[in-house]
Amino acid sequence: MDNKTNILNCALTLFSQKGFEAVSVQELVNEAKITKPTLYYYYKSKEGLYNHILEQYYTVLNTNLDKVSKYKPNPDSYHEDIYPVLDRIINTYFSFVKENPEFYRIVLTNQYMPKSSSVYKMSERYDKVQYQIILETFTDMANVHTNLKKNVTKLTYSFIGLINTYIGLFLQDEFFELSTTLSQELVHQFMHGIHA
Amino acid sequence: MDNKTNILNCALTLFSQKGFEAVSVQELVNEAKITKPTLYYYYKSKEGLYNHILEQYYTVLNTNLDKVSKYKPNPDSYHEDIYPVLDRIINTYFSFVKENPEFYRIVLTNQYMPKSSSVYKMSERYDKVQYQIILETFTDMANVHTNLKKNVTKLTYSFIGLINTYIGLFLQDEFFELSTTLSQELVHQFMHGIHA
DNA sequence: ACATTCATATACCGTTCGGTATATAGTAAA
DNA sequence: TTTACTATATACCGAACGGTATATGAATGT
Repeated sequence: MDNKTNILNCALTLFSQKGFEAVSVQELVNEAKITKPTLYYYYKSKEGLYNHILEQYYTVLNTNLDKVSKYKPNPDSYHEDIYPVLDRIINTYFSFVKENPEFYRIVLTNQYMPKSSSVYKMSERYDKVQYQIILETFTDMANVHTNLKKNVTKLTYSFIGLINTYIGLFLQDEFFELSTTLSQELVHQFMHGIHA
Repeated sequence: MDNKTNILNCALTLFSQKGFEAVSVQELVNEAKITKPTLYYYYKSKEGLYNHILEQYYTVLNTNLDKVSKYKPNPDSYHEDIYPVLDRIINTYFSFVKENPEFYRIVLTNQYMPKSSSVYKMSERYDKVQYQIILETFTDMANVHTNLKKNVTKLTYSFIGLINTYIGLFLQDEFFELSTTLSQELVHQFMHGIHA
């Protein structure tokens, strides 16, 4: 593996384990077994390196989400049109997290970071894209299922919040699994509450 | 206001706005208009100061939660026994957050910080207390409403996750309100899903 | 064979970090 | 009036910070 990729992988692990501020450039280059000028040869700064990681992984996730989030109306039944798209969205998150757990820990960490922090600002635009994608799904659904119409914003946040809650559990607890069964349970819980 | 309190208040604001690592002791003492030795006279270290903040605010929140989370069975109706306790819990969080928004931003920030980070470790024990309090509520409920019995753990995480999702919205968006109406909506959503 | 470019290292920059040794001014008890 | 304690400031510590000027060996094109 070339040094450029090697640096990126080491950085992903370190940033995920300790957070942006807590990782020093020195620590990073020690871990990657290179020297500082090599890092600065490939990336213009510590922040530039971080941005590069965000760009690379968020692009994959958001592209996948965009693909699976198209709602196809079938007004006769909730089961036949709302269920599948929500389930696909959840599974897209779950698959991505299972493949890139270190990156998604960064996502969750940044989400609640202070708005003024550099990491929040760097993540913000990608998160907004995600929000827009899912908001559009709910908006389209609400045009058919008009009882949803009054609060698509809240639905969007609730849905993303529910997903992230369980992803958070997965990332903290090695025995917790992000299965397709769980995905179905979550859709069901989201639509019908805890009387499952 | 004496210097000891003054330092604590300045620290709360700064840590909330920028995060523990990003706040330097120098910045802190400038803001509080004191000198470094004065800070170290009252608090043994930067971390000690941070711990002091956590201790002070978490104690209030957790005490309040403990008070309102006792479940009184009334097996005839969900509405008459599950609703009120969940509503009280949500309102306890909401009231606390409205009074101490800066502190709760710290709580949310730390929640997804890497497990190895010092701030995560400092918050962890208080969060566990909260989890236990609410887990006990759901466990007691499940003894009456046996259909909940299989997954009280998940219910607890879902419920806390739902609450934190909306608190997060409130903290990021000045126009979003944590009203008693919202609290009722959330209980309803939690119990019956999005077909409200 | 020579010039150029790429990829890397040594050694160092000024600044800031968290933290402290020590002095001093104010206060209150003996 | 001396003693002792509390609360504060000046001045400083070694270490680490993010970042770079510069040199050099390896590869590449001519």
